[in-house]
Amino acid sequence: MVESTFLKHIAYDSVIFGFSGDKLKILIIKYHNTGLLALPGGFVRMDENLNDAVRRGLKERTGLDNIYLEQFYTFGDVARYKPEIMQTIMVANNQPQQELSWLLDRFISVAYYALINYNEVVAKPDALSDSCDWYDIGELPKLMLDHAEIVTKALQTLRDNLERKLVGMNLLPTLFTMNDLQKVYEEILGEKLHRGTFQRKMLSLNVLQRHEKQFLGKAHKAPFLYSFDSITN
Amino acid sequence: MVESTFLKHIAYDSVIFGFSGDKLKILIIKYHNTGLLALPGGFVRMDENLNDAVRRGLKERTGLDNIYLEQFYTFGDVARYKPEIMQTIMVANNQPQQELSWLLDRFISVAYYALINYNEVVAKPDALSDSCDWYDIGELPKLMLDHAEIVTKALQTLRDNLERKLVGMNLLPTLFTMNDLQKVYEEILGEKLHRGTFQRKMLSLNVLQRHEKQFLGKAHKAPFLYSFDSITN
DNA sequence: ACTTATTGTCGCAAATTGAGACAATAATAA
DNA sequence: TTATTATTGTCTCAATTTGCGACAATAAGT
Repeated sequence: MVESTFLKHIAYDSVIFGFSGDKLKILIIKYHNTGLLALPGGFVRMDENLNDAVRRGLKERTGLDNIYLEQFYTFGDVARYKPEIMQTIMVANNQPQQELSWLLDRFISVAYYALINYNEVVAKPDALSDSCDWYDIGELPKLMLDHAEIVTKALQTLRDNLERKLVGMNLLPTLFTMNDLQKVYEEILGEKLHRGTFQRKMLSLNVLQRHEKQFLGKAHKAPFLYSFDSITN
Repeated sequence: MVESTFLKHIAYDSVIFGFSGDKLKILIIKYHNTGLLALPGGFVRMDENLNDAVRRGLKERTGLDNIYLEQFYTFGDVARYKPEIMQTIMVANNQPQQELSWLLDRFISVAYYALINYNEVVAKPDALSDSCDWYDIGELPKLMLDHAEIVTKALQTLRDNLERKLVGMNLLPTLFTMNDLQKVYEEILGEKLHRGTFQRKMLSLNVLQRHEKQFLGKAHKAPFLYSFDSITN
């Protein structure tokens, strides 16, 4: 039997959030010839930190290097163990099964969420999958295994951390308007916020740098642009 | 080679909080003949849910069944991998090494914290350790591996969750005074709170049931007793 | 009966939040 | 050139929450 270069029984899954067209989205991959949809994930090399493994995977999938990343839960139920699904994926990809039998074992998955600037990303599928696309958080297709549950918990954690960690701006480009920021908050919280109150609150935090107004091409007063000047994490 | 009944590479560690004598404490075990101090931990059986494995360990260590338990982080750095330490423990316990060689592999540890009622517990050491004792959170001895870091992160998470999850009462007996509760909050937050404000806040949450006063034997007005009537988790 | 320590609660000032209002202004239409 | 429109930045005022001291009530000790 060939020993794998990865830690047995341990995987990670990542919920990669982006924001575009006023909607919160996540990246979903589709495995070759199976129709199976899943969160981007991977395995940990024998000599690699867990967090580094996740960043490596993120880099491969998005091309980005310095991503806001947070570990939020480790899923370890026996019910996750569905070897026939892994079998299906391997067969559809003509993988040599005897060498990859460790993939059919039970796995525990450490789940992370990432916040990225949608515009900087061109999502790339991995070797086993033929697409890597954005889906609206409100219109997700049926996902493999317990991945729907993982997304729910990611969103829940993101919500809880929204004010506490000033996480919102990681979803926006360097320059953004107050209205852009408010829409991110509203999407994550799932509720409308009062404009005046929101602006006052954000400005009172002293983490926004105000820049000169930009020509916006809209028939109304042009908004200020802001950037975020604080520590990322 | 004998296959183990546990998942390779995966362990858990638990930070078990108790409250006594106005101090926040945690349980620490000591391995036979080595002087090594560590958090109570264990492994996950092949056919066992991760969470169940932790509850099983908690039951063995404290005798308690329905414990407030929360997973807070999974530690996966390569730097945790110190096989010589495991080797030391096994030698000191005369363990058959060839059968337990999987213990010398790299481990990723899922960390949990538990909140228990100190008075209900008589802590029991496990097979490899000869003591299981309470230590003040402020006066911890040197712990094995990265266990000090695990404790720090547990306390940090507990603090963050204190108001959000109404977690304080899990450290107290069924009946407690408002002052007892305040002292728990002060210990966890590490700061003094104003008595009137604290009382007003707690009462406004509508989760405390007020009971008849109890003879207290102190030379002053007797306080009410309260119990907590809400969902545990 | 008087003292002591602590309790339950109140009152008031300060701070924060919610919600509407209004002048300013960039583009467009007249 | 001038009016119109939509949206912005900011302000005000009321409602709510918080911080902090004060006061009467009271269980035990003197």
